[in-house]
Amino acid sequence: MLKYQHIADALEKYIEEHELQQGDKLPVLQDLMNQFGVSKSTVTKALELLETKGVIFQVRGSGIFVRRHKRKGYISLLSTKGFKKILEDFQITSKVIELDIRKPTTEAALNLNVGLDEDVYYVKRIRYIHGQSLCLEESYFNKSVITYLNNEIINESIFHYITEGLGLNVGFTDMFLHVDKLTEEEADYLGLEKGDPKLYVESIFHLTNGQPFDFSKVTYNYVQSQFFVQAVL
Amino acid sequence: MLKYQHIADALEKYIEEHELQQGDKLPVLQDLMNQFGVSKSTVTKALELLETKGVIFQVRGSGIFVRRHKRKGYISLLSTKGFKKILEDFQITSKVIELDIRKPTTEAALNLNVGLDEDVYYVKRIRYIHGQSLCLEESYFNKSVITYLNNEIINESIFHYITEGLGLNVGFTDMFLHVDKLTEEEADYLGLEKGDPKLYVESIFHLTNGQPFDFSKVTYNYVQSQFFVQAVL
DNA sequence: ATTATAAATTGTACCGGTACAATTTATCAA
DNA sequence: TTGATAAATTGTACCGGTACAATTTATAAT
Repeated sequence: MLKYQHIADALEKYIEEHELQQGDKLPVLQDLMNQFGVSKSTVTKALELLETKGVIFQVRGSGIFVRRHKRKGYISLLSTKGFKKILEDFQITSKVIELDIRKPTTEAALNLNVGLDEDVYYVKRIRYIHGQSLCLEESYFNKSVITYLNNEIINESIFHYITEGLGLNVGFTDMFLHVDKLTEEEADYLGLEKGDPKLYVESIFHLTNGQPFDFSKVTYNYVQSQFFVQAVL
Repeated sequence: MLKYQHIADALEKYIEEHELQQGDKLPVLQDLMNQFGVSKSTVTKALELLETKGVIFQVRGSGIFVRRHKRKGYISLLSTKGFKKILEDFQITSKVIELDIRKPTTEAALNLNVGLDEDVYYVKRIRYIHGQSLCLEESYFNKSVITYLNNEIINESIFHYITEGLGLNVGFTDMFLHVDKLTEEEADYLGLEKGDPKLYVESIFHLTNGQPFDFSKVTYNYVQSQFFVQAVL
């Protein structure tokens, strides 16, 4: 058995058995080296594996933390090319339907890890690709992280604003996908029929330090929903 | 700019610009070290990145090869947990509807990289999860690789048979997903209504040396289609 | 020619090290 | 207490090396 594989397995097992939660700290690199009696690069390789699998995230100067979502029964995938970049490849335009500051829904509060009485930015918009309706999107931004938003910023690039304008570092994202039927309202927005297929995606975006800042729910037009997956068995 | 990042970018750019195809050989590690004037581990790191992104695959003792599918406009994802393993987590049963040796369709021949007159195994089956219909699956196996198949093997685990029984090494898999509406025939098999949503998945399974051996088309019941994606921006 | 065996090629695992960047903690000044 | 500054902590990039496993190529034997 490979050493790095063994270490990765052991750590994953440890996380499960001790029911560690998102953000819990694991032993530092040096400790892991001693504990397993291997060199730094071997531990690093094990950690890289776990990071790719989405089991942990590492913060330079701070430590190694558990990444663990609560939902069960989901097939685990990894997006290799940033969604941001993917969308940039196409010609995406968007129309903002709503933009205001409000209290989050319990669902949004839970996923953003904020209180129900805290202010968040709410954005509802339709996105178009080559003029065709691509999706209907609702986003909640943690106002204590994204301190200011306006229509212009949203129509440019929110992520560009977050990284360049606010100087924040975007890290990992958890996404939950499922296929379902369009409601009447969704169908209206997308110009389809009620009951037609949709791809529904919930995303939770985090900074590199693990802080969630954006919870979004997106309903995709099925005609546009094409994915390519590279599976590693 | 990080060295390994630069190398990865340069190689990816090279592949695109020179329109290299699936299976084309890249310079060996030693050459890349010299060419970029870096150590072995730096090149290795760049290659790991590209392998994770699905741009290349490496074969020990043989070389570094291009992995490049022809289809455009697909969003790229990576399955972190093997699909095999995922399915093992649930209680999956299956009923074989058809199993025979036949000539491949042009589509299957193309994806399996075999001639139209070569024999392939064709398997059609329904899979159930906890007794509920999960999906309708059609598979084509390259008979020159998978030399023998029968009902029993299929009902056990094909992948177990391939790795243990035949001693083959399963490598990477390309998968193409999209959302669509069920045809009447599919709806019948899955016990749903015509026009209901479906998740349609085409997969091409390869050995570690890049040889494709299984082309399969799967229509998933939308009620069961839940995915979790870890995005890295 | 065919087949077995040996040698060369080529990627992978792992070590131990240096330098450094980001974060956290300790320290000091106002 | 607050805020700035320095020091310690901790992960990341990169080097150069050894050993080895899988594959391919060369060589010898039949």
